[in-house]
Amino acid sequence: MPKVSDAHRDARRQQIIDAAVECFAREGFHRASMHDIIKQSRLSAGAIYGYFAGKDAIVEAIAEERHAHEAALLAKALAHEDLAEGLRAFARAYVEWLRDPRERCRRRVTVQVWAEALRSRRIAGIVQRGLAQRAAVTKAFARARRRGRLPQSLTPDAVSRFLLAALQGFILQQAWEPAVNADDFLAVVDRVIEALTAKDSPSTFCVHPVKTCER
Amino acid sequence: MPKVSDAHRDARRQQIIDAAVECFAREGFHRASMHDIIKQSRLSAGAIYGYFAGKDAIVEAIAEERHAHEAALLAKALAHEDLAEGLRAFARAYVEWLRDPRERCRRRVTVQVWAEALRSRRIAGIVQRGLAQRAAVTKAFARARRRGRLPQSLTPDAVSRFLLAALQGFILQQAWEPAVNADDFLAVVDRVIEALTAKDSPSTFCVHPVKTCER
Amino acid sequence: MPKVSDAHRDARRQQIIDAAVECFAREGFHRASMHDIIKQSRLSAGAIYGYFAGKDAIVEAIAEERHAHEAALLAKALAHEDLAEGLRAFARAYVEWLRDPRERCRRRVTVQVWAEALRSRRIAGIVQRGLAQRAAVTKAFARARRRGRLPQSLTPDAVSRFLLAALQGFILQQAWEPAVNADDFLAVVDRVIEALTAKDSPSTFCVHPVKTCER
Amino acid sequence: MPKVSDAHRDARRQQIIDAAVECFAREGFHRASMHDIIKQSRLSAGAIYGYFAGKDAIVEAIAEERHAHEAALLAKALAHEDLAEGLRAFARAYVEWLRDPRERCRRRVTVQVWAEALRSRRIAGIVQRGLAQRAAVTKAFARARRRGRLPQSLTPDAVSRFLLAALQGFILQQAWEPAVNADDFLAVVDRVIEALTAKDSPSTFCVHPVKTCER
DNA sequence: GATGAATGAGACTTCATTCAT
DNA sequence: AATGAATGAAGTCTCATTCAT
Repeated sequence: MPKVSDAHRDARRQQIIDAAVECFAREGFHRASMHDIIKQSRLSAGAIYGYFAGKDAIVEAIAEERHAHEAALLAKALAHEDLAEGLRAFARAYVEWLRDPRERCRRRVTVQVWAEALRSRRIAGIVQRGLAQRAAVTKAFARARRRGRLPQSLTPDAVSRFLLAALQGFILQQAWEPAVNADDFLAVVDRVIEALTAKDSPSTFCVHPVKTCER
Repeated sequence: MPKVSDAHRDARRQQIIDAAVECFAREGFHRASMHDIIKQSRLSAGAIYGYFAGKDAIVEAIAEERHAHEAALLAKALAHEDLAEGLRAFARAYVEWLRDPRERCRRRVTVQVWAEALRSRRIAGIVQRGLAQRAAVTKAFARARRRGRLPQSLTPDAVSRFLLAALQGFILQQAWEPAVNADDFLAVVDRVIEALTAKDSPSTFCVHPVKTCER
Repeated sequence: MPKVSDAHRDARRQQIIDAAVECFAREGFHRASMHDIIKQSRLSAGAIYGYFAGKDAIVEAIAEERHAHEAALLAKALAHEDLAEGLRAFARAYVEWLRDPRERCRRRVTVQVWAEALRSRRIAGIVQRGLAQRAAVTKAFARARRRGRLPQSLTPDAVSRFLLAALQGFILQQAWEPAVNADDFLAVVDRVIEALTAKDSPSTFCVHPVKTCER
Repeated sequence: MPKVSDAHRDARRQQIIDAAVECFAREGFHRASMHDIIKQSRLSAGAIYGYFAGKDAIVEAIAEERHAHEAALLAKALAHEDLAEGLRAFARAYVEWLRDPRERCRRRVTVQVWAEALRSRRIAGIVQRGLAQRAAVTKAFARARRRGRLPQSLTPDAVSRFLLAALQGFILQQAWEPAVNADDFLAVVDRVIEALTAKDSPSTFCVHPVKTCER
């Protein structure tokens, strides 16, 4: 019979996660000590261990949170009728999210989660599940290709991978240099999405479009 | 064993770096202990500290090595007459480099260097110097734009940033999933470079599509 | 074991200090390892670092303890109406204190604190504050001199310095040779104090011996 | 068949000792590393170990050097016809020696040798041999007492011990505070030696000389 | 349920000394 | 005889986690 309500438990949990994000962003996952998180969260050591099995469990929770948010954004994007439109909307929403000052910290933690995914099976799993969402985009591109809206020379998988890579690289750059101009970046993203999904790309089968026209 | 040759010193240094890369790739920078590196390098603790001031200094050296290599690749790319051609060559060389099985480890360490750059001024500095090389690409795009080879709606800075981001994201994905198909990815990169630098963009974003066709 | 009482904390602190004194006396400050102190105190490494910032902080605490005790002894001495009487009482109390078998260890540590004062600003500070108490004795001698109870040829500062030096030298000798006869030493101290504060010094150094005798 | 002359060996030895004194004075015996001494002496590690068995052997040599010098000073003092005169001369010569700026370092090392004597049998032995020279002074005081030149209430041993203690304490104070006025201190020493060796000390058998006179 | 003092394995690093050259 | 690179034991301290209160 829990003395506290579930709402109270969730609030405490969030309090810990928020404190951890702050600490991880400031010092890095490994440099930040549980003691730091304890102080930042204004809870006690024992209390935290009542909510999380350990330090790793906290990063995992942070990774999960991120994963959930991304999934939601992507689901909205794929609901769009037009693929290009949907992707542009996704990129826009994603970057908008990153712009939120409260997410500044989280962005830095994301990069660390990426690094941790290389050594922790659990975190790797969470990240993999995040990446798996790309499959939906790949499928959409495959459909588009069948409709002649994607050059035959490109595989749907590589295209979705490329777009995801660009977004991930942008997160990285923003983590290092928070002042980076997101609008200019989005303009390029738009242009690229457009180029990749153009109906009759004159360059699909032709490396030198100008020459081609001249003939 | 007094006053060994510079070559011997360099070899030892490399021996340590290689051992560290192996360990960092396997366990992560923070999980890998100096003891691990000592064992892996088949040297003694004291010997290592004769070459590096500490664990941090080793990652810094690894970051520097990478930075030097990237700079060399980029310099070659920019020497090309044609920007698009040069960039494609760069992407190809870069990905080729990553493909080298001996670089598999290094790739994983790169991701960790990125994370460390968020907390170590020194490493941040090295990464920043690496990023600064992008300026050369930006300049090249600016020149291209003046010659009408880049849509006016895109800033040269954002374009070079976008391409870098895509490569960085690809490194990340490769670190997580070594089997990723690099050729398919390169095809997309080629297509995007082409689209961004095409003289006559058929896109609706292109200011004079009709004129172009009329030629 | 949360929020223990202050008394408990003080007891733990003392427990650590006592263990350290034992170890430092036995092996010397630098030869005694934290591991030794940990074993001797029957606490854990972490526990000790919860009370002291490090090994240096422990010596500092020991030095402070000594300083506090000396200050108390001296304050009592200076409360005496008669300076000579007070000093004799001080010397007696001081030597009595040293005689305490429980202080045998501490005496040895004192010598090491003196040596450490030459390299640690912190310890030098504590020792300096201890030495500064001599000023009170110097003042008392200055008053005595104005009343003709100290040869004009001697400066009050040098006289108090001399007496302190003799006591310090005695501590040193006792540290090396615990069996040294303290009573005989005290007899000499008494005689010297008397000679230095005698109203009518028969010495050739005394400026007005005849006058005095004429009274 | 040594390649180098004995004079060369002695010079090298002294070079090492001088370097060690400098390092020990600056950092303390334990904080100073062999590396420091190697750099300071401008020799190589191997070279130093050709002259000394180890770090301890160097301190021992330093202690021996000091011991030899003190023995010489004391021998001169005891050659004096008059004990008091001889002691004063000794104190003067001793303090003069300390005043030598080149000895500033050595003074600091002396204090450390005292501390080391508490843990090293070898160093303790050297220090003990130094202290044993006091026996000659004690004997001289015993002779003086038989001639009525020392109060019967004082033991010759305690008197010589007291004077030595005062000198040792002075060395300590000078080590902490190099600017201390040595002349004023010597005046007190003179006065005390005089008082202790006065022919007919009126206070020998009387604790309260003033009262006594008043009767 | 909450607290935070205590634990102790293990981290990084130093340094006296050796010995191949 | 001299060099100094190499050794590796041992040092100090941290920190994730537990559990008596």
